[in-house]
Amino acid sequence: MDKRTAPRGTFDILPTDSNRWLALERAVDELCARFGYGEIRTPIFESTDVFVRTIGEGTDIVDKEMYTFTDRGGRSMTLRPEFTAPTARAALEHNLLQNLPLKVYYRGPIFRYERPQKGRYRQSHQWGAECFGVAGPQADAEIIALGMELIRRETLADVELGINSMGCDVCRPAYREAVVAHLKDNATTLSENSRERLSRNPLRVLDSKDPSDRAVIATAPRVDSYLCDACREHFTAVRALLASMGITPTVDPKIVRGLDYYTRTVFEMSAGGLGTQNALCGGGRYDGLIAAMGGPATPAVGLAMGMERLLMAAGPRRAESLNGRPRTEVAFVALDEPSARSLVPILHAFRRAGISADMDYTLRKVDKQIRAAGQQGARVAVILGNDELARGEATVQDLTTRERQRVKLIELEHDVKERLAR
RNA sequence: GUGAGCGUAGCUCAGCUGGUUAGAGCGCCGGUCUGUGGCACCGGAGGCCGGGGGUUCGAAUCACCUCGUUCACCCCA
Repeated sequence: MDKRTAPRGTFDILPTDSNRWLALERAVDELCARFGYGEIRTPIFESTDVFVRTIGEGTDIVDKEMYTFTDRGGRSMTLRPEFTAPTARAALEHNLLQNLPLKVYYRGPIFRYERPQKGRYRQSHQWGAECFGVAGPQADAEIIALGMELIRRETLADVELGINSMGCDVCRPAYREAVVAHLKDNATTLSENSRERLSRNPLRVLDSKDPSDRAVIATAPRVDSYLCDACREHFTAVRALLASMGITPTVDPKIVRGLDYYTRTVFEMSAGGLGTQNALCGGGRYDGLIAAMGGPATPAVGLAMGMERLLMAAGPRRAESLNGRPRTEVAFVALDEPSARSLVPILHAFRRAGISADMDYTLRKVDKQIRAAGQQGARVAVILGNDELARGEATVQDLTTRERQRVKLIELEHDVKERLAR
């Protein structure tokens, strides 16, 4: 077929659906503001190394999922596959970290070159929040609470919150070594994939769903027995704070997260009904990232949530059946060309007065026009034909009661406003 | 990147083991009602049957290739 289609793994959001997106975006804006986070907008593409250096080689994102291209100046650029690295880059570039704590949120499209399936696209949308400069567990708890609250407001689905601690620079190396040793002892039973990962990113083997891997993982050393006192205390405190807000996470040692920059707290929120891609939200603490990017040592926590998946988990909302057009309060109906001409300035005056009003310029039959007006949720129709025009009047019909009345054009706006106020 | 299922009107789908001009429901447009809505009845527009070459007298239908899509693996939002 020669018909043009949206690129693979992308989709159009049509007027019939965009209402839901708009509502979700407003909810995100409103909730983040309530939690004290200000919006940050970064470019949709960055220098490739912004992602490679932060997300880390050996991760799927960097190794095979990035939309990378060379610009006309010969620079390597990449469409953002996530928001944390660009946000950190922007914070550093504009010296935002001199005034801590810094709390920012974002929303928008991200790009990953993957085979599409349920809940996974090449262009998808995320919102998320980052809190820089707070080492204490309150920040972890706040970020998690923010995510849970947004989900609670938007969906009725049961959401599971899994949480884990990955330790810090002090304790993670020992744990990592123990894991590597264990995996090497069992290397023969590991999947090919995991064996390869053993040298590059061993902790992620713990995440594997491969059955034979699972057996090895089950007997692997657990993080909690390797955490240093500070990390242990932090982890306990985060959970206690969550509990005080009525949030009870499940401790899940399998959560290690795919990206290199996480330290201490990592978490995931998942929901049913999403197929196998059931992660709604993921995040954690990344105390080392800013320093690794050349900035001042700055603790940070963040989360990212997939908006498509959130909408999926929320299920279909009641259809507004307005054909994807915004609700019109007042419909202007012209019966002929002269009437239409006289209605234009009146329509404009209504709009300037803050009333959503529309007119069917096709001048089709009255009954069709009125029917369409009703479908768009109009409460009042203002009808004008040569009869009315000659007398300087309009017929005003209340579309709920069907009652009709002649009104002087001079009093029209006042009359209609009164009707709408009822 | 791998595997499986599916591609017929705007949407949801019929079209049996290949047989002339391709169907329904919903939606859309129009009429019955020279100027007044949601009902009813009648009519109409809209399809390179995803694309390509094959087999055949003949393909929407069969085999192959390709593209797209869906789901799963991998991994993640």
